[in-house]
Amino acid sequence: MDQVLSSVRNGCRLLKIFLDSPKELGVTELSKKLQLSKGAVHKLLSTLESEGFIRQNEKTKQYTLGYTLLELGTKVLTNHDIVDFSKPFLDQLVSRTNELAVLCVQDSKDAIYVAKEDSLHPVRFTVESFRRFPLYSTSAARVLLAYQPEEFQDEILQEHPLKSYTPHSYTSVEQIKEDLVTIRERGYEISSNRRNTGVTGIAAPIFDSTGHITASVSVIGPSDRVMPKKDEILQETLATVRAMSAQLGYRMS
Amino acid sequence: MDQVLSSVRNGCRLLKIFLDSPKELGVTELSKKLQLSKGAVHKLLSTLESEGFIRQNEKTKQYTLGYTLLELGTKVLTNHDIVDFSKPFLDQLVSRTNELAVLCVQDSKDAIYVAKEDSLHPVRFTVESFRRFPLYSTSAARVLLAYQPEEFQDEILQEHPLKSYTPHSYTSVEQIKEDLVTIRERGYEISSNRRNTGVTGIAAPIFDSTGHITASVSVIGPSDRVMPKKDEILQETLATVRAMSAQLGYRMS
DNA sequence: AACGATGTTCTCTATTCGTGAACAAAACAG
DNA sequence: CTGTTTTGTTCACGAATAGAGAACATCGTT
Repeated sequence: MDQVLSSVRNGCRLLKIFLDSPKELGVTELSKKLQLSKGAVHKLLSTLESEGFIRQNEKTKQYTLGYTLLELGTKVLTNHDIVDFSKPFLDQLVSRTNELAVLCVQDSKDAIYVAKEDSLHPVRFTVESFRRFPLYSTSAARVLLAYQPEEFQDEILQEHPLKSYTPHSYTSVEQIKEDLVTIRERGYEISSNRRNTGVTGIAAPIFDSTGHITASVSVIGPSDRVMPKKDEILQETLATVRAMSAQLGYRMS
Repeated sequence: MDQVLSSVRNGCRLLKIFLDSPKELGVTELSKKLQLSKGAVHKLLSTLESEGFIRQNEKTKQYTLGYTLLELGTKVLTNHDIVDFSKPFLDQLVSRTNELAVLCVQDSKDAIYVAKEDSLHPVRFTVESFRRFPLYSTSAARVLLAYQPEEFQDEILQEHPLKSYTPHSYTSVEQIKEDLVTIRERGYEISSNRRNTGVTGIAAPIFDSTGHITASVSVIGPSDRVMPKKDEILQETLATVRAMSAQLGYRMS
């Protein structure tokens, strides 16, 4: 694909470097990570700064992400109606299960939690919203992947060299693919210790009026609290996604 | 200033157009607003899309802001320690005044509310966080402006053709400049109906160890509730900013 | 005071950005 | 259903500039 504006791409990548870095970065450091000359990086930074996407610390001379990104980020949320739509459902799910409930959507080749409702438990598991993670790593994400065409599933599973998070993470592509089949058959996913040790997730899909999957809902909590109540939580989760799907116009066949 | 990468600037401006537009926009519309050819806009969009900054609705073919902006936006917040720092202070202020409390910072030539704590009142005034507004428009913003060099104040007040929000908004530059002097003399601002009719704000500055202003705190609410208690609220606000400044190492002279 | 690191500026050419027009593909109207 | 309009997409080319690389400036450190 040569239909790409190289400097714009560089600007985007520069910004994304900050996602996995300390809050401030210098020109030299950025030029190494981007493999660009210091001069080029400096021009990028001043352009981005003049538009409010980057800020320079006057004392340290180092650079940080600017407030315009905060404006744009909140706009993404307000644009995304499913977030508002899901709020009352997640609330209810939390009040009935006493565990964290999240809404997970797919964005190109990643999964993201776009809404969450924390449990009121003093000891509670929390997730990081709005950060991408692989479509095979959590139960909510795997539900999304399960309802995608097989070619896409293979593309995802081949691409990454399967990140391993815990001793119980997946080790083979075949293992995941079997699980994806199971998810479609049962209509839900329940799994422990894949992404975080001692944590169990129960997830199910939401469909729209065209029958396509739009998001997934997951209840997540410490395994020793969730496992004893797993049937009850599963029923609540399934009831929730059915209600949500119905409201989106989905008719069960 | 010709030290600017034009395509990067165009990309940034394209993204910002979405801030004041419906959630989806088409190529033609964007090309008009940017005054660029359709082809150029299309290249911009595909580049931004490949980096996750833009998403295309497959049905309508129109474009929206992408999730990467959400990631970056939340990163801005976690980077910004003053937001976390201010949380307990705002909480306390709300519990004592029963009105909305906000933290306001300056970003280049604008003001932004970067943290807020809603009042528990059933009828409550709310503000939009993370959106820019002029440094002369709200009490919290004017406090920030009041402690800036006079040249900068003039620059700000000359630049805009003073936006008018309510019948009681400022109409002349002189009027604002007088108010800025008063703010410095008194160390706080209290004003009604400038930005929103029937709303009163009480704001005061936070200083760091070098004596520079870093942010301002404001209590905002319906005038008929705030005005009768204004002395009490003012004292609470002043106590809060003094405590915050002290913790940042500021020593009162 | 000399050094080493940083951020910043400069010059120049290969690169590419943006234009404008042609194309495809929908949405719409008659 | 068919012609028409409007949309998004592709293309070729010349003018504009992005990026390299070195020199410069400005720190903090030794």
